[in-house]
Amino acid sequence: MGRGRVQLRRIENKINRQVTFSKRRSGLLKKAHEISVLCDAEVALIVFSTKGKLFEYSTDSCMERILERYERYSYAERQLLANDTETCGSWTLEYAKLKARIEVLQKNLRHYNGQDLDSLSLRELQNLEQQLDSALKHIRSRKNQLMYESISDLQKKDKALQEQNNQLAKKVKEREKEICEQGEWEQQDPSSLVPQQTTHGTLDLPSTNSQANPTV
Amino acid sequence: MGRGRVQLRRIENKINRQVTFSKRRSGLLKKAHEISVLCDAEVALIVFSTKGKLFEYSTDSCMERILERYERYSYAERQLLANDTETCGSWTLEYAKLKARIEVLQKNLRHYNGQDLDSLSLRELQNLEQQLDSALKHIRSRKNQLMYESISDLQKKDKALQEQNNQLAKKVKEREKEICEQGEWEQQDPSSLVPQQTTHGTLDLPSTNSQANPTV
DNA sequence: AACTATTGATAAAT
DNA sequence: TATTTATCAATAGTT
Repeated sequence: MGRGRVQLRRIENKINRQVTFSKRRSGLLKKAHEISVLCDAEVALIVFSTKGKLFEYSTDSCMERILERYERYSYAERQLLANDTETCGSWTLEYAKLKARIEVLQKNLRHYNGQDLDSLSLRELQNLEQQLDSALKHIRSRKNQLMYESISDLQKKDKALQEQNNQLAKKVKEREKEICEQGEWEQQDPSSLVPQQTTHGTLDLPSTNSQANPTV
Repeated sequence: MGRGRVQLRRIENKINRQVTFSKRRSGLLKKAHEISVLCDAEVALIVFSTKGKLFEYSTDSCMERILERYERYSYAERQLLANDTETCGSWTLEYAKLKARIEVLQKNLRHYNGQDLDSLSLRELQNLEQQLDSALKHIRSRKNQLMYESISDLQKKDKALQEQNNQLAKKVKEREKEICEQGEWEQQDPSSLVPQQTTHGTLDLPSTNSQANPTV
């Protein structure tokens, strides 16, 4: 664009460089905004001039959120700390960075908690609302899943216990029968006069369900 | 660019949006690189597509350094700590503490975002749900407040403009009347034949609504 | 900052 | 997705 092609190399003339920077910078910011709106993308653009002046653009003016998303995305490169070779000087820098980070995180958390909302614009509030809404859906879905699993487990346990119960009942019946038959054989013997109960159906088994005295 | 002008609004057709995103993305990255080289600037560009895919550019492929510079630029002003008295050893401790703190905060944030829920118990999920629910109520309440305020402001503005409008209409009518009367006085004078319009009702005020070409 | 000739970017078609 | 083409947009050099 413009008159004549441009070599892709640093513009040596200082004035020209500054003018071109100003023009292209506004073009770049514009295009960043356009793709953000047209294509529903989330864009963060940071430009430092040679002199160190900062220019930035971010979708919905929410730079920190985007940078955090980026950090999460590329957490593989998370810097493992504590190179012993590092000097004290760089530590103060690191420390400041972390402090700043914590402030940002805490602010975000407060927002997620519905606090400190006065500083937010309508648009930011809407974004927050959508995020929380979606988060709530996830949470409720996970909760339901856990509850279903829990119910399913309990049902299995219940079934197993009933099975056990039946088997024990069966065994008891058999035992009863045996005792009855023995009693017929020894009917003439007075010493065998033992008090007897007729028992029908299931028995209370202390080990399973029965609770002799359901007090309290 | 391309055939026909483009409205600056989200492209609703999904295919078109994706194609445009792909094209504009490469254009944007290219321009970011160009300004970086031509003007000796430091550029960081992060783009997340609708689907959450990441694209990035950074001068000298050194994203972290630029983001750090950014963080410093926007936050480091206030925490110029530099306690020369403190030893290196205590720094490492402080550093580790802060790191741990950040991890906790980030984990919380992820939970508030509905992510990483697998590690939570049913009870924790329920707490989270209640918190988010309450937060959402606050947020919606604040949003409503803002919207009501906005509506109220607009209504006031509207009223003022109508008032203004009426007064102007009145003035115009008076002016018309004057001209009519003048016309009667000077009926014999041929030079007084001025084209006249009858104007009724409201007037378009350039300072309010009209926007000639809302193109990109 | 404003202008304009020219190249560059890209929307639509293929 | 890649290529082509017709248009509009950005901007380099100039004033």
